[in-house]
Amino acid sequence: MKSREKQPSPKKKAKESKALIEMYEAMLSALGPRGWWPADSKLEVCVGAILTQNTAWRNVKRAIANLSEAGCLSVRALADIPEPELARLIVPSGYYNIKAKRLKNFISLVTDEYGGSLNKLFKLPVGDLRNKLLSVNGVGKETADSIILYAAEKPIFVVDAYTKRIGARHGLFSADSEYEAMREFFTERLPEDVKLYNEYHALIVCVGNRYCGRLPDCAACPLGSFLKR
DNA sequence: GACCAGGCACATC
DNA sequence: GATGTGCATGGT
Repeated sequence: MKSREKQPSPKKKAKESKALIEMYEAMLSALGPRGWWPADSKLEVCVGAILTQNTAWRNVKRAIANLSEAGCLSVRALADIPEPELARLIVPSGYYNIKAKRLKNFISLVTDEYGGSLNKLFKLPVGDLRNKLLSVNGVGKETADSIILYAAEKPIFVVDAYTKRIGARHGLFSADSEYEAMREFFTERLPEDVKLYNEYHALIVCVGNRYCGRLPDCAACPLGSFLKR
């Protein structure tokens, strides 16, 4: 046990749990279900998760469209395409050289250890799957968790920059919280449910995109009433 | 012309 | 362990 953070009282935790559900319902009723991940296949989710690293989604869409046109949205095709050519296709998503490497690293895992089958990889228990994904150079916590939740469809809560910003702003945790601490904040206060985790993260990103820091839109944020709880 | 966007690895201290 | 830096495009 390395819990440097002291545990909140059960009463406080219950209150936070209630707040999380209320925030969820506020976002859901304002924005509707997001229907994530915006992709046509599990592989496309994985590719998108890597390409969207520190990158606006609209740019990722262009890169994925290029891959699609080039017939490169299969494990086999991504394994076969030369790295420089792959890099050229994903130019619009930025960091194209490093991301081409990262895609190749991920594909190597799937081909070398799982016979090219994502489904085989996804059969691993969540913890093992997470460790396996994290062992790939270029796949960090957020990318791994996005793949686990949205491609493997296993219950893990995804934390990203918006989650941090919104969570800190609404007093859920401090702005310098670490990834695992934020992830646990949600998982310890919400029922373990793939559908809920899926929608929750998607709604946070949507709120972040639409309202966060954008005046006057910010005033219309469905989470406005939760400020300083 | 800054600043930002659904991160990550690596060097350095 | 904490902090700084490179990676790069396209929208605001």
